[in-house]
Amino acid sequence: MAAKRRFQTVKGMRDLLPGEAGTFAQVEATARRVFTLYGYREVRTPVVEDTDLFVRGVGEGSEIVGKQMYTFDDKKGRSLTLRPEGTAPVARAYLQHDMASWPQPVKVFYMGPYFRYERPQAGRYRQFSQIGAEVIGDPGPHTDVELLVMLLRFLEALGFEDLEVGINSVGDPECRQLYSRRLREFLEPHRDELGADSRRRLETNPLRILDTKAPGERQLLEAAPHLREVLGAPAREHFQVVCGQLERFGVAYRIDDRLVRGLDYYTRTVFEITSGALGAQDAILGGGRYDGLIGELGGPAVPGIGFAIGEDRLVDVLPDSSRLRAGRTAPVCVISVGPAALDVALELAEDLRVADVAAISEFAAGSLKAGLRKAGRRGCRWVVLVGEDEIAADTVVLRDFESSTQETVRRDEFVVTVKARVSA
RNA sequence: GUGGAUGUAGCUCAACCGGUAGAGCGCUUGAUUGUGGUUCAAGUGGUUGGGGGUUCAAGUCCCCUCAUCCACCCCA
Repeated sequence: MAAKRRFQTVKGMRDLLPGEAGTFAQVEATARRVFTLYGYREVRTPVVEDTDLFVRGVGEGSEIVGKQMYTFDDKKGRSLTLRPEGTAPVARAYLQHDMASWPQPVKVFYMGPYFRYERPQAGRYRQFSQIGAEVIGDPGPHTDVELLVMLLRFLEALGFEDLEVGINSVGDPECRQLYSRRLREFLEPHRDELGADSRRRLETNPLRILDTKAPGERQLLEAAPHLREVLGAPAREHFQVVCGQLERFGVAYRIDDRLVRGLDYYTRTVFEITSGALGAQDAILGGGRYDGLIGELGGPAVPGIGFAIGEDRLVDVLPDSSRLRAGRTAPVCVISVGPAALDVALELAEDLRVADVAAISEFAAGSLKAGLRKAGRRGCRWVVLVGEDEIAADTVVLRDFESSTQETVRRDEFVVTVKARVSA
């Protein structure tokens, strides 16, 4: 009774068909170009890592580690996890390959699939693509600024305008502890006005209450102490330099007191860019400094900063100018008329490609008419026709769909002719 | 994990108060012998997501399940 089952993508995962995949490829090419301009180099880390890397790196208290990881045991009983984010793996690679012995700071970028087991929603998938970059080994604020300028440059290159980055400082661990205590003291009297989630966070991670969406809680928080008011001198100065330099470079930013990120490793500078066009999942990118992460993973006290762009969301709101035009495959279509021409058509198409002219071959056309129709539907502008007549005369017919004209050219000259027409 | 909406041909959708499915697009072919895009015509295509129940009869009502979408949550 094996019901015929239609296979489909698993929940929260999707196919990117040619049009969309092409757009993704363009976005990625732009990222490579711009990031390389800033001296970053690409790294590729495995999709699977030791589960503990994320528990230690991202933080046990984070939601990601708490409930969203694809974790499984391999055949030897090792606990492995599909990477839910990109920074911890890069930090791991930094330590594993002793990049501390490279010229500091190390600047890398990466792109690829990430996995989080969450309920799918607009702009949220269980497998999603991120484009990220990290600078490891420089504690100074100018690095933060350069990273942000690069980010904006990249978005500009994609045609985005008027993007504003939200920025904040979550301080060093000491200021954060102090602030957590203050916030807790402030909220404690209003305990019963808080939702269940926020009440729980009051104990575990008070900072996260700041980015609540509940209107009542938001109102309550307006009178709450500000994180930046309790920043220690080093963190405060760092933040001031960052803001000052951003201004100097004309980066549109907005200080957002409520901006706290969900990953435990962030310190000092944190930022994100959101888009109103995205629905509830409106963050298209986020990042920040993580001066304690490398140490947390067992390495020396090396500072770092980085960001991750949600490529799927970015593509969702991509300006039309950067969207790949759909339809067109190759400009030239080689059509064989009748079975006798198949061998020749195969050869002609290959001759074109050798000469660096993109060509698609149409072997299966039932009739010449059908072949031409297909060529048109594929978006080809030029058609090379061969049939018995052409073979006998040692010629081919070159037709231009745009002007609806055609010419007969000698077989030994057709590559040159086609190339000239196509590039004209 | 919680809530809401939806699930009919490859795609977008239709089918009144239950009477065993239809359109457009697409795809294939044809409109005389080797010439596309327009037009016209024909053809192709669905055990109405799956399972169970109520009924003489279910795409239409009820239950379960799966999936999709949206929100909470979380974050990219």
